[in-house]
Amino acid sequence: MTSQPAPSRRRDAARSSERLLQAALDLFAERGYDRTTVRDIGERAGVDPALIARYFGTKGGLYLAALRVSSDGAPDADLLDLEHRSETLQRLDRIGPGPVLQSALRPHVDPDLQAATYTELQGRLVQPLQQRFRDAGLADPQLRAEIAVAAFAGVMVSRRSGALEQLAGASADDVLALTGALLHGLLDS
Amino acid sequence: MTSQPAPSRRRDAARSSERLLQAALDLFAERGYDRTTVRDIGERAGVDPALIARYFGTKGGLYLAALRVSSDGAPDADLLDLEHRSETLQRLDRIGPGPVLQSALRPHVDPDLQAATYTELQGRLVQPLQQRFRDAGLADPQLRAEIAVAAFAGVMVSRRSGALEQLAGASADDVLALTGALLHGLLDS
DNA sequence: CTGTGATGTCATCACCTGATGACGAACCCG
DNA sequence: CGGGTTCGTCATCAGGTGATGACATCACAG
Repeated sequence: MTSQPAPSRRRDAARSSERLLQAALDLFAERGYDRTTVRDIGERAGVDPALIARYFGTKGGLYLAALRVSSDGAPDADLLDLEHRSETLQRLDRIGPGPVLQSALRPHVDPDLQAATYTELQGRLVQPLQQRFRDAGLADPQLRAEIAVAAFAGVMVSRRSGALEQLAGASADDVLALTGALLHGLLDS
Repeated sequence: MTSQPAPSRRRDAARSSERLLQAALDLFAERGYDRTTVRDIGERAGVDPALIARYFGTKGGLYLAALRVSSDGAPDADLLDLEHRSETLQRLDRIGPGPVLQSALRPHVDPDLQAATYTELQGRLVQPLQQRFRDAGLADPQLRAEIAVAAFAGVMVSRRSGALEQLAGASADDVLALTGALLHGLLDS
């Protein structure tokens, strides 16, 4: 049995770090890593921002933890496959176009953060698409895959940031269908 | 006749402000507005950053000036049209995916900057595409246009930032062809 | 030559950011 | 009831940012 000491809800490290992590996921998705301050995170979490240092070391550490969460249990996704794309979209609507997709557009300054992020990006999104294009006998499979990922990231990031008028409010189904049409364009040589 | 006093090349306000503007265009395109500091701009321009205040007022003013330059003489562009897309790509390779495209992904914090940018974005890129989709009798023409612009912006920003391996080094012709295939996917219902 | 305005240089300000450590309070154990 | 550990709060630091104004230097008109 896992001991359940009924953590009395007044001082609870697990709860605090959880709230910080969730707030970080939200804010990173909305504003991106740079524009999010540790004070913002603390405020949204209702937790003193100094605790970020205690539980995650640095802001970068919190980012890496968020990266782990957002990729935890997320399978490789072939964005040209309807099922995969649908699951990915649902994930993104739930936890935001987390750290991974954003770094496809603008890489991190910190090499460690970018390296960790890039691994996820490459392995989970670029690779499956590359394989798909290669199987289809198309030229430049990796370039096609990268373009597809960059385009998909553009749509998802814009959708969350609210930069464009209708995209932010569009239904998940519409976005699913239209990004499908978009990406399938890359299958026509 | 415009008097040409042969500005003796030692103290030349026009030259200084020009260099600042060009440096700003480069850096905004590479790193984005937020990650670019006025000291960076001054250093690349070889000009004291304090002159930014003199000639442009604030960093935001310099941004607006850069926005004017990068849209000056840039016609409305239907990205589904090969010629238009080619010209737009050439522009972007020359002066970077300036302020306009970046704001399609992540809006500015400053309302003034975002408003000015959004006007350009909407009028020059979204509108023509919207018309095109409407003429084709497709549903949700504006949403389609916004998705197209977000996707295009994603590709262009990523290309310049070097976040993805091959995209940064790909030839303009390849990118032209593949973004074409990509965007034309949106013409299939 | 002189002085007046334009241009460039520099020090400095106020603010924000991430990070740190001291301190107090709550919890749990015996 | 103690005593040690965990947890939360707060003040503060160092570094960087955009902005500002005083000052020095040059150009050019008179």
